Amino acid sequence: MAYTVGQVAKLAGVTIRTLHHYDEIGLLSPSGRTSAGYRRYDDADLQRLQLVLYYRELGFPLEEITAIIDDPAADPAAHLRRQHELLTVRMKRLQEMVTAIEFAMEASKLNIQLTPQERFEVFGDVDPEEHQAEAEQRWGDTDAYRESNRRVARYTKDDWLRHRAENEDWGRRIVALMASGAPADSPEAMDLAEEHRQIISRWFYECSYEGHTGLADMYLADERFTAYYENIAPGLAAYLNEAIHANAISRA
Amino acid sequence: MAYTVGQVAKLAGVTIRTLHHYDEIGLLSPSGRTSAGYRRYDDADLQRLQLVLYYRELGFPLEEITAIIDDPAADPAAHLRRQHELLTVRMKRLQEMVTAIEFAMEASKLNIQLTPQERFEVFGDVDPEEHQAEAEQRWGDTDAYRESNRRVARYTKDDWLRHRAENEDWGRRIVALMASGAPADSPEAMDLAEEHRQIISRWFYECSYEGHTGLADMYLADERFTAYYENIAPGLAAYLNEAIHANAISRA
DNA sequence: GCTTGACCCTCACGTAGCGGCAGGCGGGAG
DNA sequence: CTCCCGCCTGCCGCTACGTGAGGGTCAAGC
Repeated sequence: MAYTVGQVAKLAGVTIRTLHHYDEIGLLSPSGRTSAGYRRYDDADLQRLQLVLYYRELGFPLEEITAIIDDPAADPAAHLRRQHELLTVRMKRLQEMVTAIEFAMEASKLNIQLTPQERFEVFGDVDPEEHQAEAEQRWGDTDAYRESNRRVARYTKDDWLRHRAENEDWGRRIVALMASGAPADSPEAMDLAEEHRQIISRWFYECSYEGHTGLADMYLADERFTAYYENIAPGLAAYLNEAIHANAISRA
Repeated sequence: MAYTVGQVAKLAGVTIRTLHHYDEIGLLSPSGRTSAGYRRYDDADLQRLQLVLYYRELGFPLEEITAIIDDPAADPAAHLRRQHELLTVRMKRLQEMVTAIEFAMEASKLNIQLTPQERFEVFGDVDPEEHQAEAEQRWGDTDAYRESNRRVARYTKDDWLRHRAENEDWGRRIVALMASGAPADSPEAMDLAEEHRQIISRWFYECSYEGHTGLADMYLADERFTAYYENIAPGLAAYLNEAIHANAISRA
């Protein structure tokens, strides 16, 4: 079977210009031409094109692809292994970036302003292993995440204002309670912890008691979130953490 | 504090040329110049640079970064969501390619020749959901995979020849047994299934009984592997599948 | 046989995000 | 005063094509 450029382009999902380019640089020259100078591609050309596109998708520069394909002594298994490694590295990098973005999104819900430094830390010397563990511990429940993002995407400015008002009201009440000297495991504190859980459930994602305690622990473990609550009132981060745990235990 | 281009370049880990370029396109112009025309960057410039690099790392084109940073009304959350989606898509794509490569690696162990079509299928209209489920069912045990790859990477040509000889010997014996009319759940068939499991364990990765039955099912479910065994002897794929299951049950 | 429209050809310049030079000035140390 | 390092402004080069311009070709319909 013989194909014209246009046919090949459609088959392979590339533009004609791309095929011209590959011909120009000698990466993929059609096996023949018609008398009028039209390019004619045969099945072998198609196979080669598929290989080319495969390597291209893996991020190889075209020149290198030429070398790989044209080298008859090349070990295909070695290429596969190499590709696999490359992909793994890229996946890891992407995963880190996704984590960074999710962190930024979560932080923005609490109106925490990330400093450029913080935004930037994903590029720093952060140990990927540690980062991974941290991420899993923090946003392990990806379903909740997606759910949250779905909801948030539909919020209007008004919704945000109402959420903020609600949040601030809750904040004033828990600060007052803490100031009154009521212990963190008092019924009143637990009620406010429960309210906190329901605010999250209503606005972001279905928050279980277990997930709630995980969140509470993060408020203490991560200084950014600690700072957020400590900024409202000193001692609030620990107070809230304890109240959430007490609430989770008593309702379980 | 004021910094020269060179200092900023070292601090931020970019080249001087990059800073010149950002100045040229108006993405990041230093807040001042010395009388001699030297660029002078201050702390605010550094902050802006970090933001720029952050968005750049996330894959935004420079022009868009300019718009994002310079537009005070822009919704950063919307950008984050968008970028999160983009990254997710890219991750999915990479994951599919990893799966395809792992498939190719597994196939090459059995000396199955993949056609370019098959190599190419990752670009096709394969339903990602289905693909994902298939991949999980197939190579769920990633540890086994890594282990296998580690070992295989050290094999010499001699190792491969010995493995092949061993494999072919086993093949001849199971074909003979099947031809003799012995049922697939006979002790002899189960012994050969067990031997099959041990060959895998010895050469590739620690193969549990459970993993072995999973593999056996794949031999029937995936036509490429089915074809491999059917090519040795008609009916062998089903016969081996049954023998492996019988063996797993009896040894459990 | 002729037109029409879809297809093909070859230049050839434009794009992003810089890399890397040339040719020339500035600035602090010895 | 010299030396060398750092800075400056062009400006051309690179990859992997996109996007025309200007013109030939092919199959179908009239």
